[in-house]
Amino acid sequence: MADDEGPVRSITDLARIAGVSVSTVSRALTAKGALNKETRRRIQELAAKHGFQLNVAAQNLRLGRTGAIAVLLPLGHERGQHLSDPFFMAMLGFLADELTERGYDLLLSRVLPDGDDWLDNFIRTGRVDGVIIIGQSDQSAVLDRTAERYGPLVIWGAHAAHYRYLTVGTDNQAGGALAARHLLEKGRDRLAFFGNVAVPEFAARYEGFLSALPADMRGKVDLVHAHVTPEASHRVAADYFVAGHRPDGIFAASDVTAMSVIAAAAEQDIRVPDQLSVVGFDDVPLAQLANPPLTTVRQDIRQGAHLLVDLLCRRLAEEDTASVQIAPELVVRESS
Amino acid sequence: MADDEGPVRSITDLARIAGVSVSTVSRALTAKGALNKETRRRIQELAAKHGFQLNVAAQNLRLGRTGAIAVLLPLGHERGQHLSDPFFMAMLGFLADELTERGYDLLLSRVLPDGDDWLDNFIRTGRVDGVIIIGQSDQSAVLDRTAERYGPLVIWGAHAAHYRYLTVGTDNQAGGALAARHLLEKGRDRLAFFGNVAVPEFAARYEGFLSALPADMRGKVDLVHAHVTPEASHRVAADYFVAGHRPDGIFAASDVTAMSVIAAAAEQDIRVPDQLSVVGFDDVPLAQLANPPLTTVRQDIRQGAHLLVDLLCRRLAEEDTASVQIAPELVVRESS
DNA sequence: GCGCCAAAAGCAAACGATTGCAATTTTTTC
DNA sequence: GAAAAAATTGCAATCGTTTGCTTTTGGCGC
Repeated sequence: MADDEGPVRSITDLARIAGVSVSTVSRALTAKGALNKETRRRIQELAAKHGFQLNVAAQNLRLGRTGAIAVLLPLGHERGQHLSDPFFMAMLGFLADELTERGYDLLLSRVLPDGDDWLDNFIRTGRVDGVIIIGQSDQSAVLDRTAERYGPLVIWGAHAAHYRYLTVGTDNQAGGALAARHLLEKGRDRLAFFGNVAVPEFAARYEGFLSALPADMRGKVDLVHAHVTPEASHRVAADYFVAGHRPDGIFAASDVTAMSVIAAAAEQDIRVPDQLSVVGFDDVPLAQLANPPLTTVRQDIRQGAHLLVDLLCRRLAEEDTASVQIAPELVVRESS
Repeated sequence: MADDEGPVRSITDLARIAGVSVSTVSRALTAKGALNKETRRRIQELAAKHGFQLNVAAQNLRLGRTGAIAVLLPLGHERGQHLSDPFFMAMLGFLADELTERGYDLLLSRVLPDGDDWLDNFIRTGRVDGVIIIGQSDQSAVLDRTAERYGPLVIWGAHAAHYRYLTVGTDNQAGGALAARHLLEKGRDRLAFFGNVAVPEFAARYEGFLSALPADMRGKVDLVHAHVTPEASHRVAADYFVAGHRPDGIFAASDVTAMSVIAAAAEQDIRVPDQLSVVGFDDVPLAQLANPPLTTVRQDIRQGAHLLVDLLCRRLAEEDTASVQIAPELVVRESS
């Protein structure tokens, strides 16, 4: 063929080669608008032959959208290795899949919340069509304020009645209660909770845990402030045991913390589960490989990701939406 | 002030309010071109007051770039939970930081390589300025072909002399050798390697492992084909022990596999490290919390991420570049 | 007070697509 | 076979910026 008129970079080039106008090419390639079938086929073929694809940026500019959704990880409490948390990783993977499926790009960003307007600033850059935030950290107030004005915003995390923003999350209270009942069944009565209750999710787990306990035990639960990084939580757990505490049942706010507790316990020759039952939260993939394999409260991350994206798309379509809680499930293994 | 002439969406709006032309506003906000200091200050102030930020999409369109870098995770071998691998997570986190710092967005995508042109197709969409691929999987040929024509492409993974693409990666052979020497020092002589040697990185680890062994041991190393997901590798390890194999030293291709091995060993009452030394690879954050804490070959992920981004930027600036190998480091804990 | 020059600001054409409307061609109808 | 209706395609404005070039402004020397 004598079509070789240089590289095909734009719809204009293709139009020239095909001998039609740019509008025709546009319509042929986007499958929108009325167009002769034969013409459409011909142009699509030509495009394929020259390996031409529409420039997404230009398309988005024209359509007044970006085609991307931001996934933000606010590192409010823990500036450290938040992102290495296996839970986030799994969530991110599923989100990537869900978003890709719906034709959105996933823009990843960790943010160190400073001041009150990190979120507004981010949104104002207009780089994305919507925002998913994983974990509200200590930024509840900021989220509330932004959600007032900005629709396409969904948060993974604990829900509370007074929040004005949309959340998807595990029913942390129910999860905590599951853990409590399990430990009670195992005959444990000297209990401790490991976690940072400044994080709303963890606070809810703690609350649910307490609420499922008989009244006379509630007051006697040790509340140990453990951070989420492996290093930090291990240190806290080690100190705790060294100080002579010997609970027989521990509920940890996350699997990572639970594994830290088990590691620290092992160092003091406290046998799990003989002398101490440990229950985690999350059921990260590695939980089953822990030694002993971890009893934990499972969060359905895949479904969580699905719901987050689904809700966000509803928001983008300006449909009605409501926060969702996912029922957790107790996975009994050998650490309890 | 009587500036309130509706919302400020574009440079045009701001120009109207400021009583100047759009070019002036553009120059004021991008700090390029000659402009009166006072004017620039005034316009910047006005922009701040109205919360105006340049539309990045339009800017990028005009500048012929996208401002985004893709991070691709090809799931060639293991269609399963690749993304939940803690190693990827950590890498991704550091990449996010490095790219953000240089003003790039990070576009995340997992790809299931099908056929030969998934990468070309992706690049042709023109959504990004450059591509970072984490793990070459079994796509070495595809990468080679694409790298011929497409510059801004950097791969995390094993390097081989005949690759035409640019890699950053741990010196896997050296890492394997470290593991071998360590096991020898511990007096182990019935050795096994757990990993999928179809993955080039793992093959290199295995090779390095063998090469550091005395000639008479080399032939006797069990090569066990273990997948990377926790479930799969645990199953393989369990079968292996149940079948009666009793090595006294195991080198696992990843920490996840190592933890699976330890878990499976525990089920058969094989004591680690008394009867069996286990060495992993990666040093993921959870490795220190394993029970017993994992001896492993550490990859410097942060530096890896830094180098990947650095090399990519060099490529974008059309500077000279060469593949880099990072020296691994043995971290001795209690599993060996 | 005039001309010259540099500095400052504006004009208008891109970047690569979409789309309402108009123009053209084809089909239908009588 | 002509007019009306329907189908197909083209024209040109538009999305929000950037930037080469031109125009305006104001300061300066003489």
